[in-house]
Amino acid sequence: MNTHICPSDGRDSLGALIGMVRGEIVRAIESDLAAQGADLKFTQFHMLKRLAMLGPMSASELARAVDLDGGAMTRQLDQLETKGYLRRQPHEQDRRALRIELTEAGEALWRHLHESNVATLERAQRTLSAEERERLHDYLERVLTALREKD
Amino acid sequence: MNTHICPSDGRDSLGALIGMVRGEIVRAIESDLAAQGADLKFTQFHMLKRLAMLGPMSASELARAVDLDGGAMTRQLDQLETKGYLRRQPHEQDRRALRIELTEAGEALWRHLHESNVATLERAQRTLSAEERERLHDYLERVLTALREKD
DNA sequence: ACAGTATAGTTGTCAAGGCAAATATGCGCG
DNA sequence: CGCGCATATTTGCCTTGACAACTATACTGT
Repeated sequence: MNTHICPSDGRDSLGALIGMVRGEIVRAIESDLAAQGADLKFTQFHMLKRLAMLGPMSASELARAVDLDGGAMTRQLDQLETKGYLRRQPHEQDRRALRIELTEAGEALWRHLHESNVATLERAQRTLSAEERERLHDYLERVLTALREKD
Repeated sequence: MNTHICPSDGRDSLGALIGMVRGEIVRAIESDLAAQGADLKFTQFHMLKRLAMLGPMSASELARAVDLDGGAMTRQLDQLETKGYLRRQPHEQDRRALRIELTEAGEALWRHLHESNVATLERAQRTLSAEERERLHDYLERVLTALREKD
């Protein structure tokens, strides 16, 4: 007799599937980083990317942007500041907050990493048409919105 | 002068978006688990679900199924075994391997958690039509396949 | 059967991240 | 202004997961 409770329908649940995709994307990007000799993990790369794309912002804005705990953010900022890729400046309107900005070295690093990142994300979606990519993006944003609404 | 390098096009990259969605799904499921008084984190829930849906399997098969390192798997198995939700049995064909199977308590727990898990995943996709859910699933599987192919 | 290689599971070690507490500001209201 | 509450950052503590080293067993080719 078979002991499993739910007959498998051969489909992964959305949660499992998204977890797998995320894991592969992180691994692919970290592999790029290693290949280019960049001493960054995915999280630090993500911070760098956000800052490069959106410009300076406070630490908590950055934390929200990369979905990271505030405590973890402090420590990642320490590391990236030590490596010389960013600066903590005082925030102009809010004395509690910081203005995190890339240094020239940080911007240069981003320029160096930018291309292979684009290529990797392109590779991930290479079997999707432009329209399908658009829809995937749209669906994911709708799922995200649905999850964030309280009900 | 503006210091950011890449003008924002207002769109998150696929990587960032998927990371966010995964984070929200994990938080939602852990919130369910807490609400039902289940002393499980997402990873353990995921293991339980896999075992319930697919039946007994070896530890490394389970590790691959939930995308977890082998070392981490050993420790999670320790915990779930201590809680009484699963058993390590000898594998019949391979003396290196284990046959991980749910106990009656583990199956009962899964029956208890199953409904709210379905409801949460349904909630996540509530703004998508059946056809759109189908497509989302399809696109994600194609992205996963593309990422796993060496090139 | 034997050597070499691959895989299963366990363990030690370490870095990353979540959570809570502490401190410093901001912000709204009487 | 002063009070109460929310937010920003930092730090300590703890859990989780990755990676490497190790043992045991399987597989492959000769």
